[in-house]
Amino acid sequence: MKDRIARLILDAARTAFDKGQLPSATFEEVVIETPKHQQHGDFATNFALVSAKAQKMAPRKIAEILVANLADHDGIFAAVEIAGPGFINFHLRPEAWYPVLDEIHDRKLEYGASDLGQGRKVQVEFVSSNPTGPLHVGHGRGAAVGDAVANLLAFCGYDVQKEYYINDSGRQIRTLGLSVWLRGAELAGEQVDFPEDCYQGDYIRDIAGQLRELKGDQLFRQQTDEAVMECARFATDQIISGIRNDLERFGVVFDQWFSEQSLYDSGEYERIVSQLEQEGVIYRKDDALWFRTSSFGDEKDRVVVRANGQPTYFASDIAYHRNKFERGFETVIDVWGADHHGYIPRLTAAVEAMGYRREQFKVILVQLVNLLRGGKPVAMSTRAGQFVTLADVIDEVGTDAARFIFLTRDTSSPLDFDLELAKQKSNDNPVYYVQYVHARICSIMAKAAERGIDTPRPAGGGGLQLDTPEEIALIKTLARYPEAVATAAERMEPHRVTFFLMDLAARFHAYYNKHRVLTEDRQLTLSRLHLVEAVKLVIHNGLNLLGVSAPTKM
RNA sequence: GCGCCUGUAGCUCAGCUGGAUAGAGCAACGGACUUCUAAUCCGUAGGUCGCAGGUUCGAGUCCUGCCAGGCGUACCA
Repeated sequence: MKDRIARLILDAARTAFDKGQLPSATFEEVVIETPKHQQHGDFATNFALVSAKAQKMAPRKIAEILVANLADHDGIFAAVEIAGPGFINFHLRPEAWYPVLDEIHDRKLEYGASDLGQGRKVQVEFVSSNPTGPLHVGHGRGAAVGDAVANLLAFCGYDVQKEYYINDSGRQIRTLGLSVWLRGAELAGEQVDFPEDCYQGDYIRDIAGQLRELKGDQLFRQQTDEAVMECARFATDQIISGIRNDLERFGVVFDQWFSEQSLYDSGEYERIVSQLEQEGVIYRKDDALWFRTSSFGDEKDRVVVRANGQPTYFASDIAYHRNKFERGFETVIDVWGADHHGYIPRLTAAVEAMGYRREQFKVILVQLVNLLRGGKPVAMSTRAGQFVTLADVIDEVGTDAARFIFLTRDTSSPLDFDLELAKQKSNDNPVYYVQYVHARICSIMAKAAERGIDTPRPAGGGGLQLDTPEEIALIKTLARYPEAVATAAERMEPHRVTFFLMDLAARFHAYYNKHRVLTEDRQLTLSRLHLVEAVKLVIHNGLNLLGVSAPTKM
């Protein structure tokens, strides 16, 4: 609709120029916006204002000329008026909106999908929690955000891959192995001194128990490197499968699980480091290997391989990101916890040093989650092994509520997650508010079917009787959906979809309370069913993108 | 010290990359269920958009400085 109006304005400008009413033929881009206030019409443009300079004419005067030359052949405008300093406001006739409903019925759950990405390959890597313990609430937010962003991009025509990076190498894995071994030895009756820097959680003991059942006490008699590494491998596998299971329950399925260790095993890591060393991007100093990140915008150079020969995390991240680009992804998106933000300049520098554009690497920073119960903070300490896991949250409040709440805020602001509130099936809980719309409409449909009202599509726009303010407001909201989705995808801000859905839900509930869908008037009833079915489709559509279900009953 | 994020109604937050009179929800107060699901709706009240400058026709939005909170600033992960 915006494009259509923009074209009309541009045509009017050209006509005016041909007639000699406007002095310049170079026109600014026509931007059509939806005003905040209903009195300012359905659409408005500041075109006259921005053209004032080029046309050397007062904005209002330009606006008058444009309006006089406007050729509204289809009669979509009820009124066009000039307001304020030179805004042109467009009021549409109700019927002008009807085609939106047809489009929704045609495309169903594809309404709003677009070709914005033109099939470009994009990878979204998220969660990627270390396989040293179960996922907690914070990971849940990252999972919800990453998954929704990936869904949005796919919906907008990108070729998207979801990936989980497993940090199955390095010291924390050894520590994990040691922790399990010690607990195993304990279970085997040995006296052990469990160090503080080992993993404290109960799950370590469980894993040790399982391993002991499999292998017997033999493994825990002597603390050899081999025994510890066996424990590490077993524990990693156990934990990863637990994580995978939690994520599946949370509705997140990855296309690929990528092992850090594989970068070393395949020799890929070696290859890249030596190549970068040849290029002079990596150099040796004080027995360590350094990356010249400061030449690419980082505040100082960073260590890649420590003096003791151990590679840092940064080392494998360099190799990993190179690997991503070599797999053909045009854009690589990482979802990180906000506490890692200091890492961005470093990795961006590395990406650029390897010959890619910095815009090809994007990081979504997700702020922390404060877990509350009834308004009071829930104590969480990873050190002491006491934390509320994602699995606990799913058990207590369910996947739908958790995912939706995680997406009710911009990722850059911290989120209070109140377990009590999340469980509440009330006003305070926006998930149910939105889902309720879907359930209500399903109920109307069922009732309609019961009364033998088949729901054939009312013929064309002509037959529709939708003219109450609530109905028009609903259709206008539905019309905004494609733009909301596109903006959410472009800016990687899934919360826009959430807010859109809450807005649409509010308008539906208002409508529902004021008007009956099933009436004595057959034509009116069919029209309203047509509208309400479209609302149902868009709610379902949006919830799909967020990874939240659309229940038919509540 | 430096860097990133945040600061909007009593509380929790939106604000569509600069538009017109700043919006929701909760909490408060007053109303609406013999009707298609009240997990809903309608109404009232609530604001120096942290503070001070600047940019321009126009700033919650952009630039600078300051204040407050969070996070980070390793040859940790």
